Amino acid sequence: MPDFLENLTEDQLTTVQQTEGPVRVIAGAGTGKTRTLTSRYCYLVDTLGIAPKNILCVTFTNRAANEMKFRIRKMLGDDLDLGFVCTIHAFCVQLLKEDAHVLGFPKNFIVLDTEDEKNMLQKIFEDMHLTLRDVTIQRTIDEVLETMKMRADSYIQEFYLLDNEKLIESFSHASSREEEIFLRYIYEQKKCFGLDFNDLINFAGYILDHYPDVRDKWQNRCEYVMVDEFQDVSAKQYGIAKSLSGLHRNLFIVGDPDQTIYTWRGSHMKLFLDFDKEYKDAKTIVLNRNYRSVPEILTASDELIAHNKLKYPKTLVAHRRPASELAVPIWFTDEGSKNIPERYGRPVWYHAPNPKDEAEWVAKMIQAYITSGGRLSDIGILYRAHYLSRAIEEAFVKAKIPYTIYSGIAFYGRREIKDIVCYLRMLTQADDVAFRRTVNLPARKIGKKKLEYLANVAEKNHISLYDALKVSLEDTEFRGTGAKRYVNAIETVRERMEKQRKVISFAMPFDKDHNFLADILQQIMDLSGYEEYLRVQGDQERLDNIAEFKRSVAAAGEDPDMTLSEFLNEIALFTNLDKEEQQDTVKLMTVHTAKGMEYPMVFIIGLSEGIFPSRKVVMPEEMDEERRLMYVAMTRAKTYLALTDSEGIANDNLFKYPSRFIAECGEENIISLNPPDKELTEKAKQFAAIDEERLSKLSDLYAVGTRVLHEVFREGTVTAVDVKGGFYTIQFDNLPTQRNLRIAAKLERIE
DNA sequence: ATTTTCGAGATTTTT
DNA sequence: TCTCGAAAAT
Repeated sequence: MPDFLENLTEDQLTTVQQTEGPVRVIAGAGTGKTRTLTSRYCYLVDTLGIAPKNILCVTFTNRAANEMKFRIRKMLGDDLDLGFVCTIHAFCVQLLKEDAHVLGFPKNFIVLDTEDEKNMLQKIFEDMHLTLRDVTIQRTIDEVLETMKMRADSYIQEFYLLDNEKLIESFSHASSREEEIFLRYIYEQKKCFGLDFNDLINFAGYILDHYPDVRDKWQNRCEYVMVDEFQDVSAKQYGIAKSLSGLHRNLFIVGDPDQTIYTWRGSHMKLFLDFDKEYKDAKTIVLNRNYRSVPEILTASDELIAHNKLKYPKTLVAHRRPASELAVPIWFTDEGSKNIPERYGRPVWYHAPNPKDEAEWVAKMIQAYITSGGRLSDIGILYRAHYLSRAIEEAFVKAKIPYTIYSGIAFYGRREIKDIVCYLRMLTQADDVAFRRTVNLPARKIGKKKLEYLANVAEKNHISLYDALKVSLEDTEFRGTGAKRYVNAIETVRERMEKQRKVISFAMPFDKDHNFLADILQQIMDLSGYEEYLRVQGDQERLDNIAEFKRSVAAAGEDPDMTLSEFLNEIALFTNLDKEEQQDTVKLMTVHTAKGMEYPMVFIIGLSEGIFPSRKVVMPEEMDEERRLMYVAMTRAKTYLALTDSEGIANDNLFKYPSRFIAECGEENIISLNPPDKELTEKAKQFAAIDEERLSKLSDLYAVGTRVLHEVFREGTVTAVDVKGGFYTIQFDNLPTQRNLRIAAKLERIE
């Protein structure tokens, strides 16, 4: 038996590996969730001989999927094709690629990311003569779409399957401005066959629900379905899992209710907790032996999470020896405090006078840790929001500590990759999204006005923006612009592609020295002037990214059968090029990103009221979620854990106080290295107490998104809660406009 | 007149 | 880093 399964009893191991039918594993932090899934997977493949293509194993992030693959390959061999070990979104893309044609969707649809969405919306606002501000005053753009798509279960039928003419017509009788934005958004999506992240799930679910043939096919294929991080699964994703496992009924779910941190994306703990109600014959295993953290850290985090109202009762049992037995007390820089050995192991709290000092302290501690023989890659720095990393970065640059930012850079920094991909897309489908992105990059003097002009031409003739530009090239508007060069670049490369395709299809042996894809890429980068533009900007990091991208293109081009559009399909999913995992650097990331990771030494920074917990918390459930988030952050630490906060980011006096979460860990469980003065401590206590009282008063309220029943207006959805004003805004299903109702109104919750 | 550039101000969390 | 508005450049 592989030694990594020592955390399971014989019985549990048997259940984990061999049970047929529904199984739920409730596994706390650090108890070996991934290992559990891996062991089942390996058993299925190795012992039972199930083909990997018949096992669907969905995880939450690409990173988790990769780690899983890595572990499985280590057990079963490198060359194993692990078909469906992936994110639910990646799976849905696969499903849609094979079967979206039943909805009249082409195989080469585009996956729109947040940035694309934003661009499209901006365009829509222009069409509607709205400024961004008009809309965002009431709600952010994201929310408009999220709530629209979440509420409108039937939007696929109603809007997507509607023909374009009818859709355009519907703009004018939309019931609200949001509705109109939504309709126009759908229209834009249809024009370029773009699906956003919501759509991937919604469409896959829709097809499985409405097309029995397709459902049968996938049900047959999915002999075993496993879902990781189930506590973060939304109702719709659950629906897909249920549907896929409908025939063989081998649904195996793993999760930890205390780590639910994605309710804002539609997940709910209840789905996980009520699994045994949905499946009466479900087996439940509870794993509570923690292999990751020292008991001191577990004690503090357990005490913290105990403050939550909704909680699955379980306490983690520490497997590791106390940290106080460790030889090196790294937190203490002055001699005096080294003489209290029994306290060494506890998490520490450093209260700094300002963010700069906070960051410098972190840097100092890291240096001390390195001096005592630690490694940079042991260290993780966690924060609530991206912008908090700035102070740390500055301190690290000064102290010459190498670091890697996880999501921040990965998210924003792959902009140049997207630019290039859009250039490539101009060669295949020339959709409007790609056009808008590339046409003025590098600057070609084609700005807002000229785009508007093109949009008009396009609208009139029912053609794409790119075709509109081609038609209008000789117009006076485009004299003195780079439009010709742009069109030329694209057309030239297209022609060459055409020729090459012919050559390839007639040529017998494939010419190894001739990498089709790499050629195309190089040509478009040269002719469009994009590469030169980057070089002139002198941005080395971007050029490096491009170089990396070129390499992956060249690798894909090794396969002679790979066409450009197929390649584009492939990379839609793998935009975050994951590599250089084991670089020796300090890792910086948000707590959300940190989920599933572990580090010997963890710093949680920016622990001030208003930041963590976020100032945006209004409702009690939201505060619970913040606390779970803090819990996730703390349980990433194996041996050393430091909490830091600072005074002084003061545009709001909210920001001055140390987070209540520090106090909630229990005074005796935390060592305070530099406690704030009495006055501040007292004020912080008061502040937290007042806020807690406010929250407890609100605990009977309905959160945004709750479905409610009213005596007169019947069913509706809460769309906003104005706590200060004391009323709800509710969209009732049978009323055209929203209503404001007093909080005292008689409402009932419905499911 | 339009596009580009530059500086100030602001930021939840992600597939 | 990103976004927005205003000044500078075409």
